[in-house]
Amino acid sequence: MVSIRDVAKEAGVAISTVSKVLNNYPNVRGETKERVNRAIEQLGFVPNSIASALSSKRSGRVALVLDVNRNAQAVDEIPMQYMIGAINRAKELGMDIITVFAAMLSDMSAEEMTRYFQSQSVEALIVCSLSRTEDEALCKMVKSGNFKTVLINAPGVDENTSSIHIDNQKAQYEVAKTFLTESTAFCTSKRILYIAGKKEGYVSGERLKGMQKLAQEMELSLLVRVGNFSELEARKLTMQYAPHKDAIICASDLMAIGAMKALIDMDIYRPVCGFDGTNLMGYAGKQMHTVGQDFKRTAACAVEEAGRLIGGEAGREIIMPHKLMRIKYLDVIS
Amino acid sequence: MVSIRDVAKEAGVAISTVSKVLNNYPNVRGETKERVNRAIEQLGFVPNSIASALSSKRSGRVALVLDVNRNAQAVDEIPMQYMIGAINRAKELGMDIITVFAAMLSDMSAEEMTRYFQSQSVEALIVCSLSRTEDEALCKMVKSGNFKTVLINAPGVDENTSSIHIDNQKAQYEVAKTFLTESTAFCTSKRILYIAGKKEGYVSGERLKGMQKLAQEMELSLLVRVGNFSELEARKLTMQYAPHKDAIICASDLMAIGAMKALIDMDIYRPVCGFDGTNLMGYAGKQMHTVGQDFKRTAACAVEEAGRLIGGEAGREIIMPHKLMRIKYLDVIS
DNA sequence: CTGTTAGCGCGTTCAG
DNA sequence: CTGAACGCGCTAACAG
Repeated sequence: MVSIRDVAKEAGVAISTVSKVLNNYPNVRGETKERVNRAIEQLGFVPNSIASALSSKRSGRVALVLDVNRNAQAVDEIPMQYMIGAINRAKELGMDIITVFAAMLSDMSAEEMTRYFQSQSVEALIVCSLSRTEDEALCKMVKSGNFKTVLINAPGVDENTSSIHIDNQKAQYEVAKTFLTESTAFCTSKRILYIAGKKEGYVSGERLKGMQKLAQEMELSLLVRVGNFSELEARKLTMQYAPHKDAIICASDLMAIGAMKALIDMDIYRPVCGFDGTNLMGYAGKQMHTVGQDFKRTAACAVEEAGRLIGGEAGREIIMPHKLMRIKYLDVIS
Repeated sequence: MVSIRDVAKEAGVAISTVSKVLNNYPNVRGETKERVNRAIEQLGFVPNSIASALSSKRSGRVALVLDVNRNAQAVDEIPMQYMIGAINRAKELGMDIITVFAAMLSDMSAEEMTRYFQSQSVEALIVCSLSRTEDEALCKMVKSGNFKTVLINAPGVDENTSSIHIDNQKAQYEVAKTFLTESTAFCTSKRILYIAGKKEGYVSGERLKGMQKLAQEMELSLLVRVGNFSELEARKLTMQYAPHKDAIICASDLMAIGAMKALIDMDIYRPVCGFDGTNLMGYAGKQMHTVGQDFKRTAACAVEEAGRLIGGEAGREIIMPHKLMRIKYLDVIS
């Protein structure tokens, strides 16, 4: 293994000089830098990230905390998108990502988690869809401020915590409005079944607000039920209520699929509206409206933001864009 | 941050003694060990894995190389399962996993990859579905023996390379046989469309062999076409050939879904058989036969195997079990 | 602008 | 069975 020492010898300079070149320090003469870089090139030297981390006490390591398979019986498309987006961006930025599943953390106290992440030299966390009620310990650890944190789809900005999400309220409002306007069923009446996410979730609450706002504006008769982002629960709720409703609007694609399945089973037709824009929607078999989110891009932003926080900047809120979509089979129509 | 030094002081012993306790060395008196462990407990000490890796030159770090979104338009369920299985097992074993997407490696030469992994202190690789033709550089690096490697779904055992897979030939043979026997269509005739995976893939080849063996035994008329594990290609092939066939057998679930979609579009019925046992099959809308694989377990085994290789043992071949399934909607029937 | 000197936190000798 | 001493590859003061 070729080390910084070899490079120094090859270039005929001191080790520290090489280090400076490596880390883009200002005080190195152009010619010397040239020489060092040539040596690096020739020897094919790549700095050992572990040694670098140990010495500088900056590992550039962030833990991506994902919630897999808790709410979704089906497919973990969204976590996968987050991962891809985060890992790719991290590589570009020379950062290091470790993936952690929330399930592995669920039996730890806040202190144990802290120690675990410290032992892994983690400097920042990216937490996807933190639930205030379900992940108490994790929540507590984030609040403790021991780690810089980027929350995806959860609120809570402070000095070392940023929050990234779309404008859920607006998105739900817009997609439902477009959906209802374009759905022929709307001509006849206005009885809507809204299948919300979780009872006390932040995202769920925002989406519900958007829906309620629209209901008021359009004078809809709105029945709200909680589906816990579960396909199965949405299916049951649809079975129970859909026959007396004109349209079904769900707070997630997965629930929309559940609703659609129920309708097919009952052999009745009602337009269905989802939320997320997952590929899975292409498998529902009918056209559906939904909100498109770019999860990869969100995760990439989260990584950048983690870097910013590690760099000492203060937490902030970042709103990602969303778009309205109509999906049928595997094809995105708009 | 509480370090090994603090523990030593607290326990009133030397640092090296604590280290020995930590690493389960033999030569420590029981009572001393007790005392050290108590101190560790009290201080909530967790060893710094980075420092440990740097010093011992054993990072216990393995890179999980996944192929995402290359063959699948749809959903990356299988890579996700691999990840979950690998990460969970790695945590249990105190190993460290970094996830790498093959796409990020595709523009590197074998030497660049080697240096990249070395810079990350990676000791072993777990490569999922390596393709001899598509990943030349990766393939070369594996053969170079610079890293211990576990190949999932690819052949190539040697001193520092193990291979893990199911018996693809047998599995394809069995599932097709059961499928044909149970499908009513079989009563009338024997014209089969087999949509294979890749033209030169190891796994694809094995499955094809299984199918051909069965075709001979059952005197089937077998038309083989290559679908490249693509839903879309399978859809097109089905459109083209299915009208004159009695049943369709695919080398993957995703292709089976594509086939099923085509049949629905054409409004004709033909029984379809898949391979993999993904949850996505539950969204196909019809009952299908398939081969069930436990991807999580496979990945967990791969991690253990990587540990074994790092420990200096020789590479070997591991055959994982498979099972035959019938899937309908979200429910596994058998 | 460059070289020298300490460590980072731990594992590994090897003499006690 | 113990503990001092050394080094992993690199960064970070400080001298020069």
